[in-house]
Formats: sequence, structure tokens, C-alpha cells
Amino acid sequence: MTTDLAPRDFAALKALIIERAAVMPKRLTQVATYAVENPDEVAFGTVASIALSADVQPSTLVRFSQALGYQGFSDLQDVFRSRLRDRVLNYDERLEQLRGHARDGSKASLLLDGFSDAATRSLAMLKEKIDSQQLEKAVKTLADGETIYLVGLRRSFPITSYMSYAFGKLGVKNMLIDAVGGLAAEDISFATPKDRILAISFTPYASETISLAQRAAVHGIPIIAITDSPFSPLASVASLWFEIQEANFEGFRSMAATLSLAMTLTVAVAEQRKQV
Amino acid sequence: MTTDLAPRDFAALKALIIERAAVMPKRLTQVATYAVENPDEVAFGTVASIALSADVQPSTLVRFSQALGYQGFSDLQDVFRSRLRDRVLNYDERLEQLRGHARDGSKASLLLDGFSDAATRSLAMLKEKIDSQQLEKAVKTLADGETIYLVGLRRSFPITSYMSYAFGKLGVKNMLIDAVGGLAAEDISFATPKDRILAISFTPYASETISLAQRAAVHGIPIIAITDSPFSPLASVASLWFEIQEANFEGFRSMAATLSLAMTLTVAVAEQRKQV
DNA sequence: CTGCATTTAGAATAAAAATTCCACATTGAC
DNA sequence: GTCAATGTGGAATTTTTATTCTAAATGCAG
Repeated sequence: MTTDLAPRDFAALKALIIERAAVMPKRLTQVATYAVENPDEVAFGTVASIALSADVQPSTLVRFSQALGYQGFSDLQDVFRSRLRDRVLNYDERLEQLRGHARDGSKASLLLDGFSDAATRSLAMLKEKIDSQQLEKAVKTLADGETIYLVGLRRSFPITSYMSYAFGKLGVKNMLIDAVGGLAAEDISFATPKDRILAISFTPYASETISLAQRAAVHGIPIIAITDSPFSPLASVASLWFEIQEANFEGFRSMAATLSLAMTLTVAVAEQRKQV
Repeated sequence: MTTDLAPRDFAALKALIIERAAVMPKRLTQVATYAVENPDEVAFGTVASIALSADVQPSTLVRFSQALGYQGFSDLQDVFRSRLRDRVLNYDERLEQLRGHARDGSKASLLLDGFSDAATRSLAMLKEKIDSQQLEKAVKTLADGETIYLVGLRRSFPITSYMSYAFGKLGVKNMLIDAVGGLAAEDISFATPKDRILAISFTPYASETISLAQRAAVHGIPIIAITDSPFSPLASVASLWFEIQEANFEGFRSMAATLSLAMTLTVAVAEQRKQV
């Protein structure tokens, strides 16, 4: 029984099990059937619990694993777990792969690959995370107001500045808050509960953004926030917030997902206003 | 420590963690954040592996679990595992949900899909179009200079403003040219052939960007350009230029590819400068 | 049926994991 | 600054879990 078999990914393992099941002794066939039909159980269970539920002895599971070329049951279980893990992301491996490329390609094109890869990943996550009802609600809230104040500094500033530009083109009254000359606080002091605030901030949260949002919340101005964690100080003051996790590469976070969401909000709000 | 808390389903648990995180001691907050951000890791890992990756002691994980009303870590882990188990079972359900979405035709989520699709497409094209040698050359040119002037208005301004921010963080001398107070022309008049210009412009080309670039070209200042066509007025004055075609949706062009290229240039230039 | 090889059950053992405990550190009230 | 209360790190302990081993059972060729 050589160990040169033992696939590391679930699809290959499943194929192997099905193929080998036919020529295995009785109890091992039983395990094979059980494993293919209850992969979740195999992924999460213990040797004892699976043995019980598949109606075999614990040792049979170990023998089964070894018959397939694995070192023991735990080894085989890893593959079953990877199936559940990979569904979402598996990016360390891909990053490693990217590093591998480094040798042939130039340093800069490696970076380009990395950054666009991170962006693609971010976009994929975005689709999964954003709830359409919440999105709808945010659009309505923003469209119902008068002036939309756009608050975002540092890394988030490109986003708000884009929104300001697009809103301008689309005829939506807005005010871009920037820190030039420390005027931020004054700019926003004109805001009333009829207005709306769109605040964007990611770790490490810019203190100006946070304090601005807090002040606005006290005055009863509705805040829509885009941030990266439920623990963000923005989440607690916002009337509604979106969580966006941007993939990062070499410590630089993508902005692709945030930008897509920002464009969506911008266009949707403009269209909503037109209809009224 | 009453046990009347301790939710059995993941959604409730997540909500509880988020709520309680604020009033928990330091290390427990740390675990809370980690758990919310890495639910897969918590589902699959062992106390030891999770502790390592969350940078706490194993015992902290147990204390955390108990603080939430669970008997121990294993008890809490069960709930994290249920999330992955359910996801597989809910597969059909989710598909149904998706169909539902289509029917109610949430306008905003259609937009979101459209914009993120466009972004993904742009990124795919980017990888094909950019030549690594040219990229390398652009990096070298920019890194060799003194001050890098970043020129981009309107739709391109978010890009240059991001670069300016990132260059600042990375210690690369740069000057962001914006149109505030019409100072653009003056700002750039200080530039010498030792400096570099990075100009970004897409149709319809902002006239200020073009004229600025032309003036700089006359003074012999090397220009690296990012634009969308060989016929762009930027292409003819630049010493080296990249063509980027951004996919668009409803007339709004993505910026994902441009941004990825911008990040690449930024980081690559900073690294190059460090080496010298 | 007899003898040999393979398979199996179940207990024994080894390994790994979770949990507890306690000394030390930190925080906040006075 | 001192004290008490609370929180923390790390080792010790307990529990759970995987693996190995052996005797018995089963199947199969002759």
C-alpha cells in the first residue's frame, strides 16, 4: 500500500473513494458509502461519533484512511474539511502561488497580479455579503434627504471624492467633507436632520470621521456608513451600515468592492430622486 | 455565570458577540473581533491553533466561551460549525432566494451586480493588456525622479488622490495637482526635468490635464500616462503610457483596473526608491 | 473440510486537545 | 500611593480522541 495516492483536494478524493469502493472489503465499502453520502459528518465528527453513525468500529475508519494512502483518519479528515473551507476563500495558498510566479515575472508585474487578484476577490465577497433589502433601504434614506454630506478621509477619500463628482454630474446636492484647512467640522455644522450623511471609514479609523459622525448622530442626522467590521465605531452611530471586507495584498487593501458599492449607491440614489 | 444566554444558532451568536464585545475585557474583545472576522478558522481550528492565530492564550478562548454562557470552548465551537453545516444544506434554499430576488427586481442590487461585474471584467482585461517590461520601465522612470507630480481631474482625481495618500505614507515625495482655486498651472510650474509627472485622463479628456501635460512635455519633464486609447492626447506627449480599457455599466465606467495599476506603480516605486 | 490469508471487533495505548488552576499583572476606587 | 477586584499568561491536569495491537472470525483455495 504505497502512499503515493492520497489526494489533497476533495473532488479527487471523492473520485478515488468511488473507484476503490468496489474492490474493498465489506466494512471498508460501508465506510466509503457513508463518507460519500455524509461528507459533512466526516468533516466535523470524531472517529467515535462517525463510527457509531456509520455502524462500524473506530479502527475501521483508520484502516479505511490508510487503505487510501493517508497516514490516519485525521489526515483524511483534513481533506473533507478543506471542502467546506474552500467554498469561501483559500487565499493564503493562492498568495503563495503568486509568490512562486515572482521568479519568472518582474517584481512590478507580480504586484499587479497581486493587486488585481485582491480586487477580484473583494468583488466576489461583496456579492455574498451585501443584503439587497438593506441596500434598498440605504438608497431610500439617502434619496429622501436634502444635501448628502460625504465624509471620508485618507484611504476613503478617493471614494467620497468620486461620489461627489458623480453626484455633481447627476444633479444630486452634496457636500464633500475634506480636511483641507481643518474646515471639516464647520462644513458639517450646517447639516440638519433633513440632510443625510454618508460616512466611510476603515481600520485604523480616522478620528475626524468618527467624531464627525458622532456629532451628527447626536443632532439626529441619519447616517449611512460603509466600514469593515461590526466593531467599527461607525457601525454604532450609523442608522444603517454596510460591512465590506477588502482583500489585501502586501498590506495594501483593495478598494474595488467599496468603489462598486459607492457607485451603486450613487447611481441608485440619483435615479430614485429623478422618479419623485 | 448563568447559562440562559448561549445561543445555539450562528446568527444569534454573532449578534451577541458584537453586542458584548464593547463591555468585555481587552483580551476577550480581541477574541470577539477575531471570531467575527474569522469564523471559518474558529469552526475548524483547535484551541491551540486559534489561540496562536488570534494571538491570545488558549485559556482565554475558554474564558471567552464561558463569558458568553457556554460550558467551554468546544460548546461554542459547535455553533460555529453549525454555520458551515447549514450552509451546505441551505443550498437549495439559497437558490430559491436568488430567484426571489430576481422577481422583486431590487433595482439597487441589480446595479451592484452590474458594477461589480464590470469591475471584474476590467481586471481580467488589465492582466492581459499590461506589458511587464513597460511596467518595469515606468517604475524605474518614476523612481529615478525627485518629486512626482500627480495629475488627474474629475473621474481620475480619486486615483491620483489615492496615490498621493499612499506615496505620503511610503515616504515618496509627491505633489497632488488639483483644481482647487485654479492653482494647477502654478503648482506644476515648479517642476524641472528632474521631476516626473504621472498623468491620468480618460475620454472626455479634461482640458486642464492635457494642457498641463503638454506644457510639461515642452519643458522636458518625463511623463508617464494612464489613458484609454492610443489616440488620447496624453499618449502623444507621454514618454511612456499605459492603455487601460475599463468596462462600463449603464454608462459608468469601472475604475478597478486603473486603481490596481495605480497601486502597483505606487508600491513598486516606493520599493525601488528604498533599494537605492 | 482443512489450512492459510485477510478482515474485523474491541480493548489497550498513545497522542492531542480542552480545561482548570494559580501566581502575577493590571485597573480603578479611595 | 494602597488596596481590592478583576483580568491574564502559562503550566498542570483532565478529558477526549486517534491509533495500534491482538485475538477471534471470516472467506477461500485446494
